[in-house]
Amino acid sequence: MKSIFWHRRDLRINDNAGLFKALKNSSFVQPIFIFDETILSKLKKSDQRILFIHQEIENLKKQYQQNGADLKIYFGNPIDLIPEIAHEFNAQVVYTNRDYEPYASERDTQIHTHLSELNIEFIGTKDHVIFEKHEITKSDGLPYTVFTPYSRKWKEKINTYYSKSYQVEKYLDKLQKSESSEIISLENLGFDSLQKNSFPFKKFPLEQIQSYSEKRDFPSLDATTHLSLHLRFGTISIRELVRAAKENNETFLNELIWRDFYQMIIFHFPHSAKDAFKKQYDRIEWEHNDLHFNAWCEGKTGYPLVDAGMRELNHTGFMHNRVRMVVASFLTKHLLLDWRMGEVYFAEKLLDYELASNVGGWQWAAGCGCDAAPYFRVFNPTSQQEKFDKQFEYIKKWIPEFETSDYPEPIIDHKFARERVLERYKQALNN
DNA sequence: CATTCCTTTGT
DNA sequence: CAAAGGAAT
Repeated sequence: MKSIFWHRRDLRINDNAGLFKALKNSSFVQPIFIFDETILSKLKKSDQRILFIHQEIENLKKQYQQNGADLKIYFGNPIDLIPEIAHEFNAQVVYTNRDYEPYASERDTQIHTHLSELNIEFIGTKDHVIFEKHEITKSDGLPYTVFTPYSRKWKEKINTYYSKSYQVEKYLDKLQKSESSEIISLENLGFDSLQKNSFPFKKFPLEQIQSYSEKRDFPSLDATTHLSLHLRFGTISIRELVRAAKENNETFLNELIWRDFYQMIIFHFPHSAKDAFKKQYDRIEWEHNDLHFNAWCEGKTGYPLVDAGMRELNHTGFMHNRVRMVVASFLTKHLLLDWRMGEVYFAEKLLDYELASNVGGWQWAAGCGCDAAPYFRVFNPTSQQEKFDKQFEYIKKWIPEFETSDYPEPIIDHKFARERVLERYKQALNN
C-alpha cells in the first residue's frame, strides 16, 4: 500500500502524528509539500513568511534526504494537484494533519470528494492541537465559549497519552527511496525581492518557560518564548511544549490552552473569522478616519507604548503580547476603528500570524468576542506604560525621537475617547 | 433555578 | 469598588 504524506502547517518529521500514522499503515510513503497559489497570490512580494517557509522546507528536504528519501515540492492549487500527485505516485491513500481554519476545512472537504471519486482515501490526523473539535465540551455536548471552564476540563483530561511524542524515527525505513529533486526557487514563486532574514532562534526556550509568569508582562525584558512562529508552521511540536509547560509553568500552560481554545472556536464558529462572535456587536458604528488609522499603523499616535508596539511590529514582524493588547484596545476603543482593520493589518505584518488566535485576540480586545473583555473596560495606554514599561526602556528602543520635539502630541484625548466609546457601544447594544 | 463567575482593568 | 450581561454549573 503506497501513500502520500502532505505537509502543511507541520514542517517537521519528529513527533509528527499524521506522518507517524502514514508510515505505520503503508508500505511506502512519499512526502510532499505544496506552495498554495491561492494563498500566495494574496501576499505582498516582500512577505517574509514565504522566506521562513522556504527555509524550513529546505531543512525538511535535507532531513528526508539523509534517509534516502525526498520531499517533493509543488506550486499550484492543491484541489487540482492532490489528485494528480496521488495518481503520479500510484498512491491509494493521502495522509495529512488536520487544519481547522475555514479556508482549509473548505479546501480539504473538496479534496476529500475528489479523491473519493478516484477511490483514494484522504485521512486527516490531529497534530496541531492537544484537543480538537468535540474532545472538550460541556456536559450537554456543546462547545465551551468561556475560557476558564474550558481550561479546567482541558486540565482534567490531559494525560501522558495526549502529550506523548510519536516515535516517527522507528518507521523511517518506510519512506519511499528517491533521488533528490529541485526545490522551487523564491523567484519562481514570485517572491524575488526577499532579503535574507534571521528568524527567532529555535533553541528550546526552557528558561523563558520557567520564568514566564514573572516576566511575560514586561516587554523590555523580551522574556517571552518567541515560539509563536514555530507553532504556526509546526516546526515545533505542541506536545513537547505542553510537557515542558506542565512541569515548569502553569501560566505558560494556560497560553497553550488558549491556543487550543481559539482553534476549537474557529472550527465550531467559522463566521467569527469575519463577523463579531456576539452578533449585536456588529451594530457598532465605527469611525472612518484615515489619518487616525495611518497614525496607528505607523506608530505615531503620541501614546508611546502604542507607538513602540506598532514600530516593533513594522520593524520585526513580531510584537510583545502585552503590547498587542494595548494597541488593539487603542485602535478599537480610543480610535473607534473597526477591529477588522487591525486584524487585517496584523495578518499582513505578523510573521506568526494565525487566523484563529488573531481573530480571537482582536475580538477579545474589541469586546465582541467569546469571553471578551467587557466593553466598558478601556485600557488606559498611559497607565499600561506606567505599569509595564516604567523606565521607558521598551519605548526608547523603538522610538528614537521619543522626548524630542519630533515626537507627536497625542492624536486623541484619553478622557474624550473613553466617554465616546462607552456611549457608542451602549447605543449599539441597547437597540 | 439560583448562584457564581468571568485573562491580562479603570477611576 | 465599580462596570453588563451572559455562560456555566
